[in-house]
Amino acid sequence: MQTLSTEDYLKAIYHVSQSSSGAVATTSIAKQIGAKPSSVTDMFKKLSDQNLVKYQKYQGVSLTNEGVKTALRIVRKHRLWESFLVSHLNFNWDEVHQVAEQLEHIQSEKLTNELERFLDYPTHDPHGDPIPNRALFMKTYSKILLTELPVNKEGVCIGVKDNSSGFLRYLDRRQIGIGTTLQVLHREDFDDSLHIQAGKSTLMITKKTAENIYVKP
Amino acid sequence: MQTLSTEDYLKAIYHVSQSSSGAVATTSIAKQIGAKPSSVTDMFKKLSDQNLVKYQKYQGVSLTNEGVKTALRIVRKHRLWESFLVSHLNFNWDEVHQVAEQLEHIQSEKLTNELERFLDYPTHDPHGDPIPNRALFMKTYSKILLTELPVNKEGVCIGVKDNSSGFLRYLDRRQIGIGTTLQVLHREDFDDSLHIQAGKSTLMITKKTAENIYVKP
DNA sequence: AAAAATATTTAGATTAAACTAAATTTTTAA
DNA sequence: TTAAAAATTTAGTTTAATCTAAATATTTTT
Ligand SMILES: [Mn+2]
Ligand SMILES: [Mn+2]
Ligand SMILES: [Mn+2]
Ligand SMILES: [Mn+2]
Repeated sequence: MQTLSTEDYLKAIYHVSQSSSGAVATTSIAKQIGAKPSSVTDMFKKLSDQNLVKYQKYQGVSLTNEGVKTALRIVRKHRLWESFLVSHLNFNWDEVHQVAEQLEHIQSEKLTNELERFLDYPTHDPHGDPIPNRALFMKTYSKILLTELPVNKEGVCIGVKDNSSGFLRYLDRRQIGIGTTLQVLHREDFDDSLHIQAGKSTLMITKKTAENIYVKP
Repeated sequence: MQTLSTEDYLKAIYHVSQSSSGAVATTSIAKQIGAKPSSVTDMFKKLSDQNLVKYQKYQGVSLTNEGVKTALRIVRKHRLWESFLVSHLNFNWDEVHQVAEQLEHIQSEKLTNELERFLDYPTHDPHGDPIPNRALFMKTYSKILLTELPVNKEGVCIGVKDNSSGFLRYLDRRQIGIGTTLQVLHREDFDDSLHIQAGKSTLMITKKTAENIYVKP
């Protein structure tokens, strides 16, 4: 049984390892967790003792099979709770993260599984991220960044890369959300900004914004 | 903002002070929390520094106004979560305590208030205990122990004193629960056991059992 | 290939929350 | 009203999780 802190580290290692290849560096976790690198080194040793990560001095860590499973169990709970907060408790998608960060540590298999049933076995959370099922398997459908969508081809927004409250509220103001139909009308060569059709309105977004929106072509 | 541990102590002090008069003794909290008396003394000092309890060496503690409010906020969350687990997640009343013990520490006013709304402002938890509302006020209706119910007078079970899983499952087996109509048919002088009508069946219960069932006459 | 910059680890300290064992105070009972 | 029992506190340790500052290793740049 893990402590709250080890669970957060495992999850952070999992997330970083998903978005980059090779071993996970001390500093990257320090940034993610908001701790000093020396603290991260301590934790790497602790996780290594528990066989949850493979650790070589100065070479970073990688999750063992057991480590991945433990991380996925936390991710599963995190995303189920986020779904619950949005679908039943009137939370907006930019408000759920902080609370799910706490709820993901509640220890009760029955609670997790009943919550999943209550939500009718959701496959994706409010940010479009896949929810591992009871067997920790998750359905990941193919997606591309909005920057990669060919001009004039329609796509549907199915997720975001940046989950920050700032970005999510910005999308709210632009009326872009999961399910919104998107189409690139024109790509500006000068600054890579995009003229897009979002639902019924046309608007301009920067490259940086487009790089954080996933679409299904 | 409190830590998980200080919250559990405050709640324990609150509960003990409810069921007995005067200051709360070190040992009583040690038993409740499952810690050594020396640890309890340490915590009493810490809570006293934060002005959550009044503490005099060797004389026990009593909650300050602020301490009562903090305790009630935890109790509110605990009972709301218990209600949710039973009403929506198929938990039995004997299974909820351990999970609510964790959930009560989640910090989010919005979560608590939205949960309360979702449950339609329940006034009592699955064990018949009153749920403090947003203003921390709780409706306590008058209740008596089954031992005090006059022979042949009908009453309705509205709560239990002992919340242990063992006792609750025993009541399940006897088909006694919140809402069950109860009537004492005969009181045995020899051992104080009771012959009762519980819903549609008649059965015999000991004094010890009757002392842990609250009824509304 | 050395120097400089960056990343990582080590050493030592701190804080919260527990513990054990010993000392002290209060309560109960002879 | 003293002696014994029970309750409580103190003193000193332990463990998890963090930190700072200094030392060391790796990577990048000249
Ligand atoms: Mn977390
Ligand atoms: Mn999410
Ligand atoms: Mn608790
Ligand atoms: Mn209860």
